[in-house]
Amino acid sequence: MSDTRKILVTSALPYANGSLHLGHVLEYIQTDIWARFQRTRGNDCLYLCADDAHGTAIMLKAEQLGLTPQQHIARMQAEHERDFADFLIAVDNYHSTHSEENRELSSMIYRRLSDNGHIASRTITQAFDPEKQLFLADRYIRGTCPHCSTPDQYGDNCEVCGATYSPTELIDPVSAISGTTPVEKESEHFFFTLPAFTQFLRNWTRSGTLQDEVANKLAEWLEEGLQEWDISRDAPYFGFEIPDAPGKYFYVWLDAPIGYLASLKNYCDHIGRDWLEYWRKDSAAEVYHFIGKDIVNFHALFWPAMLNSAELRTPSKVCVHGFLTVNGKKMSKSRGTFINARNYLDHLNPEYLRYYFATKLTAGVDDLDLNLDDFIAKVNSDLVGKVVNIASRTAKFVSKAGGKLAIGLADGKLWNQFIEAAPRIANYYEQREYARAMRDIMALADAANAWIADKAPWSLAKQEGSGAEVLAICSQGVNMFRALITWLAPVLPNTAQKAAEFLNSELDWKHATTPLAGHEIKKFKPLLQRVEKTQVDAVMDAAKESLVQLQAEAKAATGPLAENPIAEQIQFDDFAKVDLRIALIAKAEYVEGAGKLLRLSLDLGGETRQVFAGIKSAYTPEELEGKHTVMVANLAPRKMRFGVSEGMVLAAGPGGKDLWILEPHKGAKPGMRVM
RNA sequence: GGCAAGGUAGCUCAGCCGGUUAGAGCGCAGCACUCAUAAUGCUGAGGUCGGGAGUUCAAGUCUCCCCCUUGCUACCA
Repeated sequence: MSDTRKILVTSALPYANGSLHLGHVLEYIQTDIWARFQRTRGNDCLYLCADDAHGTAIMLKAEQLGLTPQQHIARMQAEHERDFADFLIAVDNYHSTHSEENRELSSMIYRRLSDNGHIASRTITQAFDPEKQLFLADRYIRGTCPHCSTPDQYGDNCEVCGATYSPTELIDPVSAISGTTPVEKESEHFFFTLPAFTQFLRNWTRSGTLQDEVANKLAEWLEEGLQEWDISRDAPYFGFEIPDAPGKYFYVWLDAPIGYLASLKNYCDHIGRDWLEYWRKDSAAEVYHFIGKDIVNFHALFWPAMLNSAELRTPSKVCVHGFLTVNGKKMSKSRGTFINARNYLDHLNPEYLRYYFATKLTAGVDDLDLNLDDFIAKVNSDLVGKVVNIASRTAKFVSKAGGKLAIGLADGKLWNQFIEAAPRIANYYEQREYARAMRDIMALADAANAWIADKAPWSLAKQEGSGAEVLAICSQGVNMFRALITWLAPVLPNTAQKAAEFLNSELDWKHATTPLAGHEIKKFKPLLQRVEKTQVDAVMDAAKESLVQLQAEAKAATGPLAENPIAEQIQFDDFAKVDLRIALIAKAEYVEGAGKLLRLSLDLGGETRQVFAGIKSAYTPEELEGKHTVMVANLAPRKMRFGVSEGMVLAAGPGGKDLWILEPHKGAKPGMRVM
């Protein structure tokens, strides 16, 4: 075997603003399988992650929850770490970008960029929320699309017509945070001079560090010409203040990838190693980032350029995966297919999902679909019906024969298939072609089951003097199971552990195809249960419930109910005292001298009332005349400056232009009582 | 809009540089078996390979056009 490789792998840092969902989990499972594979091969493989804890969104979310950002991110990190552990993601360290190590490293790297002349500064104009005293990212500005006039679109592009524009082009822009109209304001920003690295990146992206399709994608950017990257944000911002620049903070995406180093440093400090072993320019260690295709630009342009400028090594590979869809559709909260990590864990064994993802993961960037019927079928038939079944159907005969495996093989030809498969499967894992590895393993499981059926040890067992043959067949059955479960161990760590106990032997790749001979095994106990449809249904129900909860929270946080809570409960009698009637607006007119009032003549079908209504800001008299509405008919008359008001009309809304009077459905006649 | 990836049996997917009757697993139907967590084995029915045009002796595989899905589009994290 070759020398032990020294490997560092990372998954993208989850944002500390929300719970993990199965899309996150896909990436961690992909990374974890790879890391575990490397370890079972005897390589020195570190797997690190951390929470990405900075940015405006976190600041706002904490405020909304009534917490400090520090409290908020601490909670999220605890939750994320629990999810990692429960999905059997074996990270060696889980840290945070809001850490001393990261502050130190971010400053260090920034100073190097600056010293090397790769930081520029200039003044830019940006939208500013005068109420919150906050510069607004495009995302936090909403308004009407200047192209297709669709209301309520983001500041950078329209979801309906797809047009892109700058927030200043929006019609009636408002701050999504406070609802006020943003103003433009100047501010000095720092930029990383990315164009200086164009040639470096052209080479780097084509040097085998990226999948071809990813490199193609990046070539577009390189063709169009790189732009300087804005890496500073103004206070208030939750992050690290830039050295020697009071009130200026590192943009979260600057210190996020440095979080990989921070997590490593934190780990190395604890075990007395030097993190630079991995990251100095001439390091012999291998570094792999596993990321989703949405953040390729940060990891394959900005990050290597930064590292290059900071005189650190660049990653060996950036491994990009596609997105997770559920039942063929993008995960969606409104469709109820947005499954949180915890929704799943509450009802299902994490190994099921690990296996399912493994059967579909390739080295490509294609999206991966979680089809729930397929999920149940695959887990039950492949894992329980095929692999575990091999042990389950043969172990009993071994136990009956004394519990010791035979010496020698019953069928060397079949065993050779296993021996030949081992390096192929290893190579598939190494190349992140897990789907191929799983197919190979399952084909061998099929071959094993067919062979056992052909040998029919249960029939043989009924014949006198066939004990040795039965034992030989079933011993090979157990050994085939051992090989298969060893190869599946990176995917199914718990089941592999249980299998090792049953086999009374540690599993390791090197010895997987050396049969255990004359070796005592334990009594077989079921290793893995079948998935029930009801469990999957429970997960989907939970996904829908959390959706409803989420909507309720969102509404409660900002909607009319929050501003104006429902009044104290009343009895029917109390309500009955209010006599509401349908009224025809016979006449509507401006009142001279009145700023807000309109004078309405309301026809109640036999009786006419004069009512002054404060709706001038929202309606013209012409809009109202001839329409029906609802009025309080038994309200005590009130003398006003312009006359007596004999009741009131019903309207909703905060006031000003936003005021809407009630109108009954067609058919209601003046004078009818409203109950 | 631009760009990228994808569209192959009911479902999920393989099909390398173009080459005989297009494959697997699951599901379905039938048979067998009863050692096994109703597991397993054998047999079979399912596809005009998104649509159209072209190149070629030969196209799922190459070229062009169109349709559909998903993703990205730098001061979104």
